Amino acid sequence: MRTLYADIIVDISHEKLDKTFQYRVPERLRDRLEPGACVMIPFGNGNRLIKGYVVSIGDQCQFAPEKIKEIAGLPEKETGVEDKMIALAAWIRRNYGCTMIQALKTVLPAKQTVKKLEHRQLVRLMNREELLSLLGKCERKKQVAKARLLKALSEQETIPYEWITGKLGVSAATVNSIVKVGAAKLVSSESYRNPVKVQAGETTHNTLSSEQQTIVTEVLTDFDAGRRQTYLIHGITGSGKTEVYMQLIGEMIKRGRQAIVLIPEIALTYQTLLRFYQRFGDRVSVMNSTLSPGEKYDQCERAKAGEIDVIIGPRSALFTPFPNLGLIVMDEEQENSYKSESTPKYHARETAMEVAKLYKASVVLGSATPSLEAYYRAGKGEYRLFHLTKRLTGGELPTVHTVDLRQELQEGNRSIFSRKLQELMTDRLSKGQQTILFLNRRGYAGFVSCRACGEVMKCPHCDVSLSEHKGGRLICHYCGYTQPLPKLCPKCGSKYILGFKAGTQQIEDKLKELYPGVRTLRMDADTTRTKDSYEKILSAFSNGEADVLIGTQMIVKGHDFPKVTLVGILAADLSLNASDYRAGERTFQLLTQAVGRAGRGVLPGEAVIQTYQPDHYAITCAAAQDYKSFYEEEILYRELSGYPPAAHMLAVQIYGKEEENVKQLARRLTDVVKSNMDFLQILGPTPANISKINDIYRYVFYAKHAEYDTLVAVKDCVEETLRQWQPRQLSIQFDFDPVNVL
DNA sequence: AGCACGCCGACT
DNA sequence: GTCGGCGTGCTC
Repeated sequence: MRTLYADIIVDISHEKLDKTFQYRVPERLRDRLEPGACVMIPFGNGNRLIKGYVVSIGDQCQFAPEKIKEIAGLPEKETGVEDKMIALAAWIRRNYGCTMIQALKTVLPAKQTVKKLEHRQLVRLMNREELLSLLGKCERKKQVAKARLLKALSEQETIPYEWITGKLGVSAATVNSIVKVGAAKLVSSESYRNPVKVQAGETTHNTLSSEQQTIVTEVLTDFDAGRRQTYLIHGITGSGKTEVYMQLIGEMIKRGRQAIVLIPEIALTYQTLLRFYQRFGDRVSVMNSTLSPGEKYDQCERAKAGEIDVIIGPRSALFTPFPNLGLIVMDEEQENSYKSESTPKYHARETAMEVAKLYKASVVLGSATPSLEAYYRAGKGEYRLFHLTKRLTGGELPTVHTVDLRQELQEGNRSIFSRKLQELMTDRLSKGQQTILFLNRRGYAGFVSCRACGEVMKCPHCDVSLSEHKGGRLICHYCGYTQPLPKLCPKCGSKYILGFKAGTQQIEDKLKELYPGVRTLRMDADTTRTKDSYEKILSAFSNGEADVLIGTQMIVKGHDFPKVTLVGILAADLSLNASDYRAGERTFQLLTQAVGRAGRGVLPGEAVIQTYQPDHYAITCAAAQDYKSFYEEEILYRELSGYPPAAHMLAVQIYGKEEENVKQLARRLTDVVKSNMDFLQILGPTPANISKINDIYRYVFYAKHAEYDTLVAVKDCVEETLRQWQPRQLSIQFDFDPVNVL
């Protein structure tokens, strides 16, 4: 039997140790170790025993064999938050495909050097006289470093650790000797940086409707009886899902448990958070992308120390190390942002269920337009389904007009606004009411092509269309490449080279042509570059500083605009034609949400959907605000074609600089998988949809199967094959049940 | 992070 | 010479 070696990551919070160390696996542990296992290892010159985590196991020894030590054993007790997180990392590695290190890094808070330095302080223990006499002694002994430190200590009682190593230029060794003498002590500061400064507000307990109360009672009854489940709340916008969440969270706190609230990043607005602050005061904390790594670390420390009961944040908030988690709430469960875009490409919904399993907690999913996945599982009894059917505000659903654009053109209207939309906009402007114009897809905007030969201007690095911007420049939205707009077509020399006017900018221009003096606001990825510009635009519109808001996807989420009585959806089917099995679902969700923006106040609303495919079920169902019918049509299509959630799908992406090598490896891997598992349906390999980004070539192949675990086996097979081949300059990514096809 | 090693000034 | 503080670098 060959000796086994384990790569182990050392459990010390320091960047310099952010790598693996190899240890020999003793005979008695041979069968008991797997990636994610916690072990005790002798470390450093003193061979002191420290905790480490197994990252991978193999029979190759990559280090001088005589220097390799043996794993000492398993740790005494295996409890505590940390072990749960490690177990979670191992689960993520297995189910989504990545290295153990990548998994650990997603799960554990960013261990930043900054954190300890800023928190740890040296506190004086002696009085001034004693200190000065000690200082004198040191000066006489020419112990300069010590003297420097003592002098600083005599001037101020506490010194932040970063000052000591930075400004004062004193090493850790010296600090220790001072501590040893008893002149000072090291303390970890208790004051955490708290990103929110809100005092506990009055506890406003809204009375729940009977629909809401039923959900709360049922979930709690299950919980108290020891039954843990996943619940899906299908509630139309404005039906009071948030109130249900808050009630449940409040009850969890009463039971000594904590709660995680997941919210899509884009909906993480002050408006939303305020409700939580008002209810739970400073027992709530926020995690978001604008927090510094240090602040994120603090949130974790506070959670561990039991100083907070609720955390609100995007998918990464799932990894908050609460001591006794009881509930995970996932609002807007259908949102794509719950799927991670970088390796490991985990989905927060499934991961939440795994976290809940580890903690024996409950999961509550909420949505106005549930994902096919969630509704499908609810149908199979895996989730318990609840409905909220009544709008609490009493507002009525908007009247929807569907306009067939083909017919508009036939009847001589070449404008991007249909006659119906123009008629209604004129009416709203005259009444001083607000309108939202929603452009379905940003990627479509402003590409430039030659009218003579059809040549499309593309980015030389990324293989995507370049977009035309103000000032006559073309820009690539993927890599930022920019070039001037050519006067003549580079292929045929024709001068008829023109852009298709379909961006928000163009709509704004056209609108101002049609209604001179109209006040507009534009909101898309370009106008919301800076952090608070998003909020600024929304609040400006809210305050009535504009008549029309023009925007992409991002305007349809969150935010209520009571004065909006008209929503115009231009080219509803742009997203319907994306080469992606989720196109129908995405279109339905966007349209439903967009339509729902109208008539949120006292005034009734109207919506106009402009489309080339007025008969498509995604459009007709959205117009009728009928989720059930849409689901039944869509799930039929998924079942027939074997797409998730009816089956599962794995995308294997192969990256590299040399196109030929990438292609070769993709082919060979596909063949290996095919020959090992001939019952699988394999698609590809093909160049990825955007086959080249930043001069990196990408190929992809897909595997489809009814059982998720079969795809995990495919992943393992690919990983094993790669281990044998060890291809150079090439990398692989796995994407289970991909959200966007690359 | 913690520990040893080696450098450099002071002193039995 | 050697003792001891102090910075540097390594840890499988």
